[in-house]
Amino acid sequence: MTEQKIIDAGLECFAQYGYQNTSLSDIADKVGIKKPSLYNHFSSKEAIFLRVLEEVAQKELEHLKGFTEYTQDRSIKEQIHEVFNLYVDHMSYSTEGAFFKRFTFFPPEEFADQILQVFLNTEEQVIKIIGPIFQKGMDTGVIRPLQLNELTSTFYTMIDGLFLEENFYDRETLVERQKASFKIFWLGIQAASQEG
Amino acid sequence: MTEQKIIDAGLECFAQYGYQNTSLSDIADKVGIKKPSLYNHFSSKEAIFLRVLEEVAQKELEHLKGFTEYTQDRSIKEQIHEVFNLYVDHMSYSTEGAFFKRFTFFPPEEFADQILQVFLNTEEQVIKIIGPIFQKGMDTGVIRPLQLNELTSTFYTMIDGLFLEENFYDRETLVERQKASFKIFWLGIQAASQEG
DNA sequence: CCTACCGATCGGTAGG
DNA sequence: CCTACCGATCGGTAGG
Repeated sequence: MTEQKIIDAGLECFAQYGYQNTSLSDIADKVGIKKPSLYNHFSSKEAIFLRVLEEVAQKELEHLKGFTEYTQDRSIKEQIHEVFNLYVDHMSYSTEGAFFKRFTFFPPEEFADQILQVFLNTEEQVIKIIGPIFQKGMDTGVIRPLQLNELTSTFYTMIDGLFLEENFYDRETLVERQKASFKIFWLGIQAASQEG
Repeated sequence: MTEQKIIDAGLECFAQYGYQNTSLSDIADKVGIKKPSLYNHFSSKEAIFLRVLEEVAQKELEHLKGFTEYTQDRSIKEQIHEVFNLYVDHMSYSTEGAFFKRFTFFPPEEFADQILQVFLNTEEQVIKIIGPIFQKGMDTGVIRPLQLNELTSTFYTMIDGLFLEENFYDRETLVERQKASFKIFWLGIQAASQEG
């Protein structure tokens, strides 16, 4: 279906070039039609962008919900590490991640409200997944007593930092940084009695 | 001097709107001249951008060098905390920080090489400042034995994450996140014998 | 430093 | 879904 092709092409162009830097001709070329034909499916460039944003938001939430399946029957540390790695990898190496990164960090003014909402929904979803794991860790004495939002916000800040750095470093360096961050994060939150 | 006014106006516009989204008319308006008059001082839009980039890079390095003065005669933890706060605050609340953030994270293709170079120089400078402090911390047994680049890269990743998040949260929330990140970072790197 | 203007490209429309 | 075209805006130039 052409409409879906336009959304897919828009996602790739917007993720790679940004909003202003993507022309309707770019999208049309990728779909294999002429620019004016886009208007049979969408009323404006803004409308295309908003549909892409909508799809990305929905896909992200679904993708995140899938994380819970991976983290059964593992130690607290392994569960946290798994969510950490899954999320960083997804954000670093998928087109949706690139789109999400670009537009949550530098939203065009006219879409700022909708984009902020998507960001906050996503963070809420991540905290819904990771929060209970941290809480259980504290309850069982594996994690030192800290405020839950200290744990979740630091967790999130490290992820934000890592997928920013994806813009500069080669994959090997990134993997090293990812390992180092998680290592020090875990050393910081583990209960003193667990050291060894 | 008009040339300096153009550089200053360019800095503000590029930082706020990005490269493509800043027109030469925007810059000229801010300076108080007409667009063609810009060409008495610069040969192209690219030339203006590159001069702005050059200035920002130079200012950043000078600013970072000033950090060393703040960190005399303090404990290792206080020194690290001070550099952390100074750097995050500077990147979050200055125009140079906004410029630096935007263009190191999403460089226009035609400037990618120069921008990457500026980023790497800056990181090198930060590591030059913070590296010896970490090393001394390990040597004196205040910081647990870790690889130096594990310390510096995690330190840098947290800073990257925080000044990304500046785009979403109000100042109060940011200050809380900044505190939480440093707290857990320090817990992660301090020697076990220092716990209390 | 200005007015006047250029070719190119943009988002979008007319009309079929 | 196309060709042909619009008004606006862009970076940049001519000429004074």
